[in-house]
Amino acid sequence: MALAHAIMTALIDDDLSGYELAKDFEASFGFFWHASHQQIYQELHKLADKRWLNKREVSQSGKPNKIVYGLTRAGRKALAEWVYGETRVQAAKDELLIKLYNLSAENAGHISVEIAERRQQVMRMLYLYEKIRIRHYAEPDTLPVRHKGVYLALLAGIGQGEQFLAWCDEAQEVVSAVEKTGADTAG
Amino acid sequence: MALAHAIMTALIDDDLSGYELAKDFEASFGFFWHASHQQIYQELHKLADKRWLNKREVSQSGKPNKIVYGLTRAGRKALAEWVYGETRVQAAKDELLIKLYNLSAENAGHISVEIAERRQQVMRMLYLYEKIRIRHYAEPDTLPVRHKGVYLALLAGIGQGEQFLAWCDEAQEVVSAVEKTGADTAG
DNA sequence: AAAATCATGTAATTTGTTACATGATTAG
DNA sequence: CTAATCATGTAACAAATTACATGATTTT
Repeated sequence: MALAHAIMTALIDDDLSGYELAKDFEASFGFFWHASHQQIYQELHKLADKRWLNKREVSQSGKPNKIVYGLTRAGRKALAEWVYGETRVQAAKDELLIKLYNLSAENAGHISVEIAERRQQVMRMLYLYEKIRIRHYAEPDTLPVRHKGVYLALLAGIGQGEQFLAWCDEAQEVVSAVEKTGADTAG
Repeated sequence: MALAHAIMTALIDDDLSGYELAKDFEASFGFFWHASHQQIYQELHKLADKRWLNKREVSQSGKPNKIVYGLTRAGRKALAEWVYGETRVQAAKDELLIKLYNLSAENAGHISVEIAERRQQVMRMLYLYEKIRIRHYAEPDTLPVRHKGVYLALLAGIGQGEQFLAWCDEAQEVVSAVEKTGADTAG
């Protein structure tokens, strides 16, 4: 998909190295996009070839040098135009839900554990997002226009996460019940 | 990812052709998995080679023959074991949220239209899921074990959809406000 | 007459993942 | 001394998308 544009978007406010981008990606759009560092490095090369990004090497003390990328004017223009093009959505692929389709008295215990694990993962993510929200978006009305958009994306992540937690609780009840009755009937 | 296991899961209760599978996929796990017909046909060939699926040709009147696939005993066993393996999640990739990161007074009008379109898409999906829920899952307590799992997956889809609608309304308010003030300030 | 639905496929290309590679520094 | 973090990359492979191909039937 449009990894190129996701990368450029991450570079609107700050110039970043590939390594920094790879981490930022997880932290800031992790819940609706993921990209590995290998992918990011390759995309950065392509974008630099296209002159949508420029690069400069930055020496650091006690750390290896890094190559920092920034948007060029052409890059900003391309990004601004991209907003008007068609929007693609790739649905998440979640094996846990496929597993639920295979629920049985035998595997209910295992599935219950998996739901609990996922609940925790989502809790950790929510905790982070809430911290960001409180620190940077306490007064959304006063934000500059672009940051209002970022704020809305954050709200989408928080809403999704909270909804998922509620679902986990409901699922856990049903699966636990199966687990218990299964212990009686199964062998 | 585990498209193979998603396909096998879709074949637990009914034997289906590639064409039917491609449609069922969208209808039943559409919100957490997508696969094109090309992908499905190729995967079906692989699964038949592995002897996890068997195939038989079915003649139809007034329609081309179809090749119907069913789970073999080996296939069912492989699927049952797969449940205990590690679970992968691939986060959704949503360009609309990337676009929101690029919100400006200029593009607010366009983004508002896109949010409205998406809201409608989700509404249509929810309408379908609610219909399925009422028809087949009115009394979840009385369902056979496996169907309780399917029901939970359905609830996940409905919950996610409803949360998304609420988000759309909030987003629409913010974006509309930007649009209006933008008309004043922009030239 | 055109478009949509039914039905299955191949080929080329793009994307994404896994494995491998290097090398310095810092924390436990 | 081991693991983790910082930093960037290549190569091989797997997965997914796009484009192309065929052909009958049904609906508009």
